[in-house]
Amino acid sequence: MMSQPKSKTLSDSEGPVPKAVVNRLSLYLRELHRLLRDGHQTTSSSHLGNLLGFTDAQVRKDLAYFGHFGYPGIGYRCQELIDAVRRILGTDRIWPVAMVGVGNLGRALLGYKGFGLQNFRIVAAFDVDPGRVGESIEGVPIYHLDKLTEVVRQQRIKLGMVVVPATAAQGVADKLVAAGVEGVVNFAPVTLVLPETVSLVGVDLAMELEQLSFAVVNRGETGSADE
Amino acid sequence: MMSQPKSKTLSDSEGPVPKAVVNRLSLYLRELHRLLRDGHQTTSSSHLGNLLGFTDAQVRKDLAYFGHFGYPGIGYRCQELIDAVRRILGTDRIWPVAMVGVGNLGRALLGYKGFGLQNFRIVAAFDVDPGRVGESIEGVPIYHLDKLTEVVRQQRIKLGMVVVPATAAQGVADKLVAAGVEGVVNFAPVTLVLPETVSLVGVDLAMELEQLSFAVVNRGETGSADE
DNA sequence: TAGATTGTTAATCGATTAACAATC
DNA sequence: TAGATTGTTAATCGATTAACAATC
Repeated sequence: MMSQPKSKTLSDSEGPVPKAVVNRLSLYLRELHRLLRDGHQTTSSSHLGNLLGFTDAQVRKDLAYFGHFGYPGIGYRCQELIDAVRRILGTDRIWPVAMVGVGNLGRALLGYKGFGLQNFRIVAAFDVDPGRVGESIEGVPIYHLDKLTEVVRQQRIKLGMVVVPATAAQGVADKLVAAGVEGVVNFAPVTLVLPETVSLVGVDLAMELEQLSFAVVNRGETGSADE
Repeated sequence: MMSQPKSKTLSDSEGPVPKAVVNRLSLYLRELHRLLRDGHQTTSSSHLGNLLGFTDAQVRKDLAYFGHFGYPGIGYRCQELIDAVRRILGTDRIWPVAMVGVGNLGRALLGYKGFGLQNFRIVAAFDVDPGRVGESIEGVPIYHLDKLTEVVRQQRIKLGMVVVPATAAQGVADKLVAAGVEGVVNFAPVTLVLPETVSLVGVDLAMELEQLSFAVVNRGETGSADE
């Protein structure tokens, strides 16, 4: 049997993990999946770094926050590192997710297969439009917003996606939090204010394009707006 | 007539603008629009900072990269600063955008009103599905992928959105770049490799959820995954 | 004038990188 | 063994914050 790499619990460690590190962890995971699919059994910090435009030192340092996953002289075993990173990110188990707002974008997200691959399952959607409530899209039942608290509580849903118009977003987020949600992805182009016990990620599609128009107009005068 | 604030061209200035600064610029702009809508004529660095969770010093420093937009003792005039930031970001003019891939997500993005508000116009969409080509969604004509080079060249499109499956994304991005596109938003969950003269922003929906699951699992041990 | 707030410099903080002993 | 590569420490780099003279 093969010796397992050591991991440390985060609480052992020295201060909080920078957000940028966790972000790169997701990128490593994505790249590792691809490597494995392409037939690589192992990789190295410099290999992984080259693929993503990072230094080898950064890759090693990032991973070292969480344990000793590599083998000196060898590198990292892809499958093993995938398992480790998934455990770190918490995606080694299934996360039920609530989505609020079943407009254009909401419906598209309900059909997005990428969530499932990382163990996220949208199990309930909410809207106020009577024409939508009661329906089921992609197998996901659509409830009236009034049922949010009940459904989220009952299913112990910890993650929510806010896909409503900007004016409704804060109210919806408050409802999610009150019902027990601890992490929110906000697709509405507004700044949400939530208790600091709740994690918040904002995706503003127009903002992404703004970053590009800036870079195009100021071509050369800025560091590349890499992924 | 009111005296106009001074702006400097970026080329004057001292080294490249950090990507994080440009990102915050978009957030300032969003907040300024809201303030103006709420009837505020002026604001201040500490006001703006409080709304977004930044220090006043950071707000002033960010803006100072680009010019002198404030008035000592007064603050910033909202409308004036909005105009300035839009000029800096390049969104004071209209940007035609090409979208490739008209699946679930692509169609939703075609209907998203937020782009138009920031002067982005999706003027052409592309797909390989004969069932979709020729159709028009939200007033946007859908061409066959084979027409991409021609249409992008002819309309001098500089920005593109890649909304195809992961396996097709690199090829599509290459085509966009070959046709003259200088900025790409990639919605496919893969790392794209493009010439460094091209700006690239990646939006990976599953990755956003991963950041949240990490934060929830490690509650307390990480800086909050703020917007 | 007193109070408010800017733009900017210097100090602090944190994150990235280089270097290297330890390991396979 | 020689070659490769890790994990970690120290050095470097860059970004954030504090402080304050200048301005309205």
